[in-house]
Amino acid sequence: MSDMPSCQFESRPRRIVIGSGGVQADFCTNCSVRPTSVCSVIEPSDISRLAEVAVETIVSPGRGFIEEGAPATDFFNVTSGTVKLFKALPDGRRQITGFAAPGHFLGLAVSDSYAFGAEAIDTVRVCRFSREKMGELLDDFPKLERRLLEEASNELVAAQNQMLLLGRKTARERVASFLLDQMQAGLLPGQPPPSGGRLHLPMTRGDIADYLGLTIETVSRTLSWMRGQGMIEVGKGYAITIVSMAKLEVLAAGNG
Amino acid sequence: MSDMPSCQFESRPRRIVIGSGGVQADFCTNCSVRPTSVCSVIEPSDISRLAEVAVETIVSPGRGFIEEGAPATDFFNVTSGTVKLFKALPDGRRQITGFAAPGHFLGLAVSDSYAFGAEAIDTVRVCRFSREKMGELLDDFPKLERRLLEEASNELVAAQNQMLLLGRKTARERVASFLLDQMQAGLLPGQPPPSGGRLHLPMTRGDIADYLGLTIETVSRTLSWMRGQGMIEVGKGYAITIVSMAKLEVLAAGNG
DNA sequence: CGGGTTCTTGATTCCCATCAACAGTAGTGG
DNA sequence: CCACTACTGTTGATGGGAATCAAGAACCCG
Repeated sequence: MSDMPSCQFESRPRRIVIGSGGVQADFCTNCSVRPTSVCSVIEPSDISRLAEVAVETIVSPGRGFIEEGAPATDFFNVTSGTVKLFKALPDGRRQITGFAAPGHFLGLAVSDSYAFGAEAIDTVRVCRFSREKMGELLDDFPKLERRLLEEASNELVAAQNQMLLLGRKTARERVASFLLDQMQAGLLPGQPPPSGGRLHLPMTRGDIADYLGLTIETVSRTLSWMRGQGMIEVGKGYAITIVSMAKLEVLAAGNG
Repeated sequence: MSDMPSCQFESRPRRIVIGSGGVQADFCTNCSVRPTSVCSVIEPSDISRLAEVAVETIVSPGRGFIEEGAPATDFFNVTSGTVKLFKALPDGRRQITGFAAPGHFLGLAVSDSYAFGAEAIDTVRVCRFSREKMGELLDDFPKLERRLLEEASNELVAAQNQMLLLGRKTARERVASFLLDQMQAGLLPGQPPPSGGRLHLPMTRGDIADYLGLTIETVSRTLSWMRGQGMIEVGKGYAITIVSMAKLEVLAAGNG
């Protein structure tokens, strides 16, 4: 967790769609996250409208692409990789408010400036929409608005769960909840089914700590303790295997 | 904080609107929170549509009217009083996720069941809409949907701030942030301007503790310490006067 | 194989929770 | 009006869980 580098895009726009001729009409049609993202509500016949305003951008690991407090110019849709979203205090303390996986929509905010920062964990691809053009889309496709409301509601529920975790759970309960959430998240997006209880967490211990309101050391100790209890196995790199989901669930539900 | 009583409404529907004849057309028109609530986006000419589906309900202090996990049948709009929203763990630990003041819309959730509980702090009046009828309104008034998205976005920002508070701030920083937020909230809703730094907090120390992820004792001690520092004055009942906003702001920004 | 980052483990500290006692405050009924 | 009770808030003493400080170990990548 070195100081965050400049928060510019490492913007390699791979595909700036040009005319309306439908040259790139398959850009969105063939997008891997379309079925699960907000874009799914746009009819195939209108998909070119979407492709016209979307710009694909690649962000390399560790690079920030949204700076907290900066003017909110764009919306984003994650198409691959994992993003961490965070807020920070002046002295450097950092709280990760969430991880955004493929399909996740970023940038919902009424304000003119971003309320949080965003940084790529691994190599991330995002679809970028200018705020202005997004507004036009919303005017033309009411379904899109409803879908965004749905998205926001789900995030709100997640945020409330996280508040309960941060305010009232012990370190063990937090880590257990986190592992179970990650397990759950791994199931959804049509990914290769995570056979057994095998998890591949893209984020570091530091990220987990900043997400759970703990320190790196406490996260590490807690994982070691869980290993000792036969709840999990800690592999090399970022691999963790859940051995006893039941034990973790007891912990996560609130038994220190 | 005794055990929560049965979460039924103490439902005294004062006004069940009957026909479409506009008998009660002024019900919503004259509503005191209409200018600041989601209802403001409905044109005066369509206001009867709103009045038809709204049922006013009074909830007495300490009474719960949304039970976490119960089937989500209704939406609510707070018209007077203050509501606490919370989530709980099986063993009773409780996290208040927010306080809802007049104008606040409650019940946003995609799920079929409420993700949080709600309880009246003082005497509360709410407008109740059935989920079903709300859906019809959304279909007919796209503006309403956009307004709800706005509302949800704002709540999301507040939730992220609260996560930072709960995960990374010290007790003193939390209480300072809370007092400043309450000050801010008191300014908005066309209320009588809170002259000087005088606050009238409707919630108990226990509620504040459950909101800030602290204990009653720590909240009390911290307020006493702030009094000793000349930051605030603690009056009888629920009155607190902010003497030095500047000192509180330094604290809230992150200097333990 | 180095050099740097990340992770683990141990020793110690400290902030806040817990336990406990008491003081206000409010509501009730004699 | 004044006990009487119940609740809420304040303050003190003590303890514990996680942070901090510190040192290696493991891992990654060129």
